[in-house]
Amino acid sequence: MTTFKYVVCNIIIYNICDTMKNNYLENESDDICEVFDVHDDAVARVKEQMLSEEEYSDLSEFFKIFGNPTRLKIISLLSAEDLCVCDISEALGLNQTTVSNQLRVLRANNIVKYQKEGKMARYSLTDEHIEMIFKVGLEHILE
Amino acid sequence: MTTFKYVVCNIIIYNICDTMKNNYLENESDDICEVFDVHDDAVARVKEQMLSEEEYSDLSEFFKIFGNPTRLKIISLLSAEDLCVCDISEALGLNQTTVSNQLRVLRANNIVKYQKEGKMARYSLTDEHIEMIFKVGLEHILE
DNA sequence: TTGTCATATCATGATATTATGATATGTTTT
DNA sequence: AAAACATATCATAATATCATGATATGACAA
Repeated sequence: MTTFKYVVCNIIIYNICDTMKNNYLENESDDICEVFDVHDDAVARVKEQMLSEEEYSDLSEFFKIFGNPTRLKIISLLSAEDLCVCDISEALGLNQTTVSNQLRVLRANNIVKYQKEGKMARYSLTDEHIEMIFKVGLEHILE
Repeated sequence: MTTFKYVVCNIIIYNICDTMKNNYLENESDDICEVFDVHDDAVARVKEQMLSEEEYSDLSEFFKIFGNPTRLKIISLLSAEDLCVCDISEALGLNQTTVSNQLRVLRANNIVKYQKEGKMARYSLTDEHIEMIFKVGLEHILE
């Protein structure tokens, strides 16, 4: 299982590094912005590689989820092990409604999944991207 | 330069994979939540590896930045090449105030840095974490 | 030193998000 | 079927965020 995680992680990384490599453009333009004459070449180049409006919107919706301490706590709990709603409320000292609502948000954004086991719901993270983003963010703020 | 990016990227990855490996805990508990008797063992285990309140708060502030399409667009432009404020407004079709305000937010959160060149300000991303998080998020939503 | 330009800051109304109380749903136990 | 329990949904008041107009700052050119 640990090995599996490793492999998945490395596949993701490979893709990222590759994209980073391909995207790298050497460029130096020294002209100055003027009212009807911005750095046209740079602007054109840079616009070309932009995503669609919808992709930016989806992506921001996705990241918005990480922008709340409660959800981040839930994510970090679930990165250690799968838990049910009442365990999460207990661990965080938050009432069940709050946790359940945030889990709904996390579910709607494909960040956690759950498995019903009788009256219980066992929640877990959907994939490695989630833990990954969490860790990279943590590395950044700890610098 | 490309090689440098590759190396930095791989160092980051190594750390992440390592943490992921160490954090992985094999655990199966099949008891059921009851009013005064949650999965105490799981709750205890999971609480132990939590971050501090401040870390969650900082981390969520950091991620909040990615949760807005305009800022995401700016980040994606700057991941291609360094740009000045007016180029960014031009490329995004947004007024200068909006871009400048968002750049202030990005600066305050250590996501972009800038270099004054006369009356111009040339903005760039602070480090590889930023591009990395962007890419992993994109991979996730494109799945 | 006056004008122009690039950028920054401030204030604000519109909109979105938060945690939570009240309540509903659905499952197990008796 | 009634009670107990785990979870989900709804409504809401408090708070935060967004884009932008108005305005300030600071650099360069005439």
